[in-house]
Amino acid sequence: MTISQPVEAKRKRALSARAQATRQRVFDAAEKVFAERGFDGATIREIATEAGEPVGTIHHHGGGKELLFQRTVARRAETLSAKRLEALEQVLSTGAPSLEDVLGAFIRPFFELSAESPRWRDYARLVAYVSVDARWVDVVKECFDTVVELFISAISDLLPERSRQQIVEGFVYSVSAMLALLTSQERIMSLSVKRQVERTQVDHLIRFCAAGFRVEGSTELQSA
Amino acid sequence: MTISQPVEAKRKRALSARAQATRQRVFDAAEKVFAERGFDGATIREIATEAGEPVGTIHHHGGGKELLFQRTVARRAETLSAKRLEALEQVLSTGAPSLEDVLGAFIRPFFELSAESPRWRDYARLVAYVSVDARWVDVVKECFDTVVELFISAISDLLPERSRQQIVEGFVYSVSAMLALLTSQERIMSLSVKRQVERTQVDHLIRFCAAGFRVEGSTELQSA
DNA sequence: GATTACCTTGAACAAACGTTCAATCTAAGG
DNA sequence: CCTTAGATTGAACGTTTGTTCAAGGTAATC
Repeated sequence: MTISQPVEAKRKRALSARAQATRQRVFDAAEKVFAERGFDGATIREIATEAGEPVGTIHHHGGGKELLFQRTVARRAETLSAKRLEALEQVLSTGAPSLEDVLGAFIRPFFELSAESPRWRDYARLVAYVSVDARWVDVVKECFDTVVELFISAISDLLPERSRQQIVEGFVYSVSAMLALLTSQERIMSLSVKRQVERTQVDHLIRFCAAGFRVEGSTELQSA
Repeated sequence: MTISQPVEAKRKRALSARAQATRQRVFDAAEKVFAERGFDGATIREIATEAGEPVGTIHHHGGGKELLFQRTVARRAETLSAKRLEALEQVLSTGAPSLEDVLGAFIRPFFELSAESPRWRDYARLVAYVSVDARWVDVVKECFDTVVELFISAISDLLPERSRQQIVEGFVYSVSAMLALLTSQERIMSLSVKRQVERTQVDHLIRFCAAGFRVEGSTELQSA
């Protein structure tokens, strides 16, 4: 039984301007609601209300709640990764980058974007949510692991005497500290000049993590 | 209008042995399910199945889903806080404790308890969940802030030149790094001899955080 | 042993959930 | 112009949700 004609792959029609605007409204709303309430706490209807669209539209553009969530996480990931990559390359091109430079190339872009738009603040909270829930490991891997691998390599080059596991551990600590600052500063510091304070905090965070990386990994920790 | 008789406060009857056992079964199940699925993802019925009790019992002992959650978080908090406090006092009594000693007094008890029982592992995941969700800040405060305040004081004494804000920031980073290790090690390290590896990891975590605290808080971060 | 307060049980309820679907509208391709 | 694939809309569906409640069981207290 030979198939006489190869099936012609259907070309997807491009989204019209209106449809594209609707889709953006849907994903912006999803981002906000998911960031506020988490995956299980969020409801399609609340997203629909936030977007000003009927419920059917959410499902149409999102492809169901779970897929909508994954797509919402993935949507901004590429922009963030590109900024991080650019910063890393610039720092590496200087010839002798410091540990602070490399960590800063990973950490600063997220804060810069968050300062630009409250939507990126929502996204930061969403990423924090995703990072704590074992159910989304694959999504996190898919979205961030390629770039993370490059940063781990760059840090390894600066600390050749450290094992990979130690580098990874330090990186995990650094990321969780970064997310803690991203998601809790508005809660902790409702006073003082925000922008300026945040810059100082980010500097401090980077120094904190760099110092942690630098401390020697001797076998035992002696008490005083 | 004088109230002739002061209302006699009703004395609550103590729980019978059977009722106490049921209550423990309920909270153990709630802990497990809440840790796995979060507040919104968990259902009373799944908790009931896990506990081997009818749904009505969960509500009776828990007082509704939200109160059950708060009580589940609070249940082990006192034990953990007591262990931390004991460790802190012992370390302070030596006269000249190191930063590692003080941080260790906060961090180690959680890992020791987690090594003893898988229920404490569940609890660690539950605390991580609670820490990331703005909705439970008050519960976290109520459960942990008294002891946290003492540790912040102890660290401040060791680093008198640091501002309170800097100490708090470093502490927040340390806690988030601790929770990251508590909740992700089983996922990251499925190989190697667990117990021994974890001891090394905890030592490394403490050294990482201590180094971060020690790094000087100068005004600007210069690039290479 | 009677009384009483609490515990246990599972059926029942209203509300809210994600999803489906048929009808209608929009606009790009021929 | 006509055709057609996709976008839009909101009502409707079947589940599952947290909670309630009345009945029956258990064990302290007098």
